[in-house]
Amino acid sequence: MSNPKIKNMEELAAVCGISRPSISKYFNDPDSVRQSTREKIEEALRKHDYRPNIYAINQNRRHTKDIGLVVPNLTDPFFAGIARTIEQLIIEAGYNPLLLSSHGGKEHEISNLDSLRSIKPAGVLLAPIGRVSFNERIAEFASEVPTVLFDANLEDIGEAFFGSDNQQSINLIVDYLCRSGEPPVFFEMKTPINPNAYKRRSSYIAAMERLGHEPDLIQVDGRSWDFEEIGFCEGSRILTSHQLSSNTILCSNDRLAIGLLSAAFENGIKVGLGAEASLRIAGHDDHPFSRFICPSLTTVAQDYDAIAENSVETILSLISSGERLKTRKETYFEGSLVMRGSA
Amino acid sequence: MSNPKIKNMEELAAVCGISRPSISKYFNDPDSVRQSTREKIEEALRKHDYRPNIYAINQNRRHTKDIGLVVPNLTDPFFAGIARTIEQLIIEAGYNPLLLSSHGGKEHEISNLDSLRSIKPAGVLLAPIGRVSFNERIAEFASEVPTVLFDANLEDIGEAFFGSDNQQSINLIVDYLCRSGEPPVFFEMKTPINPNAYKRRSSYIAAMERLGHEPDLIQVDGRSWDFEEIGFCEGSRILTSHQLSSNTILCSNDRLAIGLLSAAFENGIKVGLGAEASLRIAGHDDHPFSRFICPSLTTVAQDYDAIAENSVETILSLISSGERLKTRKETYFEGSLVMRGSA
DNA sequence: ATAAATTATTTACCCGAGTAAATAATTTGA
DNA sequence: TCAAATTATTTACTCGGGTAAATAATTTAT
Repeated sequence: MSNPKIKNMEELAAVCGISRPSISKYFNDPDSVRQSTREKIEEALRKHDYRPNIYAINQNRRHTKDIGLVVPNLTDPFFAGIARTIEQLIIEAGYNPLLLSSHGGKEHEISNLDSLRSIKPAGVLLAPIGRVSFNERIAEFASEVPTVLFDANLEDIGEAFFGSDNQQSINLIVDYLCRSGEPPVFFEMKTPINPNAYKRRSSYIAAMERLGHEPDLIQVDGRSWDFEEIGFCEGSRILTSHQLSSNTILCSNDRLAIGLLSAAFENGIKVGLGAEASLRIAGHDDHPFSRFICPSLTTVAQDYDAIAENSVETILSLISSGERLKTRKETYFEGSLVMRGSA
Repeated sequence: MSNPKIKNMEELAAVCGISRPSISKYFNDPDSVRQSTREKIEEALRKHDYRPNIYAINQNRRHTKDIGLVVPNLTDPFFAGIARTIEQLIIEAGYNPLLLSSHGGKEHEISNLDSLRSIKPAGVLLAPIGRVSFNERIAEFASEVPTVLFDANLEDIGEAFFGSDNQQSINLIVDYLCRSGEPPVFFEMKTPINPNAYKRRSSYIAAMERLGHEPDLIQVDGRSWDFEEIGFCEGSRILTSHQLSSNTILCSNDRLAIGLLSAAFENGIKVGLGAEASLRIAGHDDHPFSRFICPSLTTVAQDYDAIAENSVETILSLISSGERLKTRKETYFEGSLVMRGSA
């Protein structure tokens, strides 16, 4: 296809017999040139295989066609899944997603934003690590680049936030657990990384009190992102200590629940609904693997299609309008109960 | 920190009282300028918060400081994990990783390479999707950009390949299963996406024959990347059909095994080693979640630290030498047996 | 202390595009 | 059909840097 190699617009223009700026226009919008010149260009393109130099293109643009997508941890299938959905939506909209994982570290999150800043993205979708983030620096970034937060909210940062209504979802599962058996104790980390965890904790307490039960928090140590590991180790400890005030455990998230289920199995404790089972375990999130755990995990699903779609929609409209929102928009989507075998 | 905003090297040079090219040199290597000028620059930098424009920087470079990292599917925790390790190594080497997932699609893989090409990366680490890839186009890419393959090999493409020795690892687990109980049947997909799966199949057959047993392949349909789902659905079918020739099943990969374990559980079939168990299930890969499945999955671990380290080392040396390897290097790392509860 | 060798800085030119203003071509209206 | 209005193309300049060659400053050797 490419006889003499063409390396820039100048040369392509020479081949076509038209001027370079016309070629430039063509690449920015093929419909903006006359049909006849368009044909000349496409003819030349067919036999010469040339593509514009991205760096030269972006050098002078105020911002590029790139949209940054920053997630706390790609190793977590939940974020891998939502990132994938969002990437797809961004591509469909004609933009180029740049996926960055903060690997669970706040410094990494900041350095991701730094890299993004120098890339001059049209906008950024950010799922912040949470409480330990350097909020001032994130706010600074968001004031320079149109930014939409999702999953975890940071007060007053970014143009909008889309996430789950933890209060509603925790209510849902606490209600279910209470009416189908003993009221649950709450299994969580003492100092969680994610702000959603704090909302879930307080929602659990409120829900229990509303139903006239005594809340019971089981708070375990651990500050890493290895939730299954933490759930397993700490779960083993509490399951063998025989001090549980209930036969039902609600976990702050599915990954902890997966670890806990594993611990129960190892310790010969039968989990589930039936008469032969002595323990019920429920989670939160509907993690991609929850359905394949044994027994399959009863949990509450986050509406992460809605979160993805709305986040992308919002950043796209911010980009195309070129304006910022007058008032910050916070949207919390409802979760839905997923009843399976474990509770 | 930044009184009058500085927007380019020209202005920074003016502030420092030195010429622009010296600043340019400084940014490419702070040690390449005299200590005194370095101090002037850093002093100015301290109060002016300027960073060079990436696009202008890269416009003229033959290649950038970016290293592309293309994996088949980030939703698979195995690839998410190895990607994370590789990213870290790339950063430590002073390069910038660009993570791209092919989302399981060959077209996407090609379009990822196309984007990468226009970014002029210093090199690329590619875990190809496998058999259905458009090999000619990948070969073309690899002839333009230094490329190292990992995980899945494509004949004669790229400068080097690092992956697992499927024959050794399958031998290992078949040996173990045979000497600790009945010889295994092999559970796999009829037309796998990944070339490793084909090697595992033939290695299984060879291993069984070597030990004097009749190989038995259970090949199920399914062409998606939802291996757990496939393992579960098809597993349910074969488990309830009561036509298994052995009480031991070796799965082509852990994700299938996870689905299969789930199917066994749902059907009330007890899996494990003990006398009360009627089925043994083993996998391959040592997937991050395998240890938390119930029962925990006996499997063979890929040495993916070695794969990651060697891949990165090789691409870095290719980059710094500026040369290509005279002979393509293929390295297969040995797997190690991970004995857990399921077999 | 001075010339030679070395190292650092500057001058001058280049890269591959975007874009405003000027010009040319086409279409529209009477 | 011809001038006016509209649309497309070209001219000319910009952007923010890299880099080779020329020059200047240091260091080293005598």
